Amino acid sequence: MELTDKQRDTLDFIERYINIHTVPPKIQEIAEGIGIRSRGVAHRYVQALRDAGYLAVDKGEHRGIRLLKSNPHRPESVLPLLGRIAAGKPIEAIPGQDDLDLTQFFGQHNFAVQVKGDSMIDAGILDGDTVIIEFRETAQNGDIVVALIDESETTLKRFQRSRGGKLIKLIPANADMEPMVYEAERVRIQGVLVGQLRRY
Amino acid sequence: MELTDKQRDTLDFIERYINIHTVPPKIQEIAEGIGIRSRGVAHRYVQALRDAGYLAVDKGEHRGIRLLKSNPHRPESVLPLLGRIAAGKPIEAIPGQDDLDLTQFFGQHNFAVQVKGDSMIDAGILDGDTVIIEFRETAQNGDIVVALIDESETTLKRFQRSRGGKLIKLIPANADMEPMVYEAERVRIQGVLVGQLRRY
DNA sequence: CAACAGTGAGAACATTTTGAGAACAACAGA
DNA sequence: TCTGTTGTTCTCAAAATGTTCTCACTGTTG
Repeated sequence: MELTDKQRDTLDFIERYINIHTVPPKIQEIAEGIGIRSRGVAHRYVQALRDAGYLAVDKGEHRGIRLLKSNPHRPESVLPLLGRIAAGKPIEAIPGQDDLDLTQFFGQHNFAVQVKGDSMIDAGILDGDTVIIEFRETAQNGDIVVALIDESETTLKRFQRSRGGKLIKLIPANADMEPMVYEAERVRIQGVLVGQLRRY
Repeated sequence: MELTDKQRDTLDFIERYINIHTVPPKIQEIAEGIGIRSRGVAHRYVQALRDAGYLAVDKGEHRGIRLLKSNPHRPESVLPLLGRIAAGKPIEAIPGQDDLDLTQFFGQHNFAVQVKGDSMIDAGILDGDTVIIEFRETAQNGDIVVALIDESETTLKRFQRSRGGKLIKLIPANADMEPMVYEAERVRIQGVLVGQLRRY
């Protein structure tokens, strides 16, 4: 059986919703998503898609829709990477790198933290930026880390070990601030900076 | 069994709480964390998560919750946003903002460009950073734009209109560089900066 | 014109999901 | 031990959601 226009809209919306939220939408959300007000009508389209074999529906259950046939393509986490831009030059194509893939930011062990303050300003990390941190207990010299000091204070600084590992220096990237030095026991690494982003 | 919305909220909260505090939350804290007043209800969600295999509960014990597996419903384009980090303070939770959603970066009209050079260094845009640009022909004063000059040179600068729109000033964010002024006809806006990211 | 497919609104009802709070048991610390 | 806190179980109720239904409007087709 062929799908009508609205049935196709409905299927498209459900696929998109699941791509974004990973959980299926509610009937009400489907109705809004395809631009109608009636839950009953949205439900009718879901029924039609079930009869046509695109969906399975757990009767009565909330969000009880499962996709049977799904488009495997997912361009959601890929941006076209046009090239390099420099002052006074046209955009220069980067050979062999057409897309920007951000999935590496979304690993199991990553989380995001919003930065407050200017202590890393010389490293290009401004107040309000969001940094992506990978959970790790250890760090290399020079890494920018989230460090927990005395189990009470958390800070984002560059990491430096000295005196054969006995001392840990946490270095801000701000000419107005001084590095802080602690005994290694007082500092616990919570994660290492792997990415940074900012919205305008 | 599939999780309900609130059960997922509860699991998210517990994960976040443990990430921040390193110990599991109390039932009362869970209730507050997911926005309800009843301990009994919070407990019901914990039970459901235990039955679904996400948690183990040491019966009767205080803070006796252990995470078994992590929330499967974490969308790929969403990162847990733990909170705000500042020098010398514990991570501070941001109320009502639990996840970092990057889908806005992936709109139809957006593209990414890698930055070369230091002309925007005072705005925290470093050599090698990737910026997200929204295709647009027009810009507001103060926007950071990708501008095409004389149909031949492309540059990333702060945008400023003057002389009633006759002149366009492109201002670098670098104390060592001078603003450039052009007649409006020579400058074509290609897009406006909406995001920025960096990988380490 | 009549029949029909496609669409939309919304009422009515059943079921699921959610919330409050009482009551009691188990725990932790003074 | 005593006391306040925390975990657990329970009932009652409300809200949200899924489901079914009727009515109405539009355009197409014969």
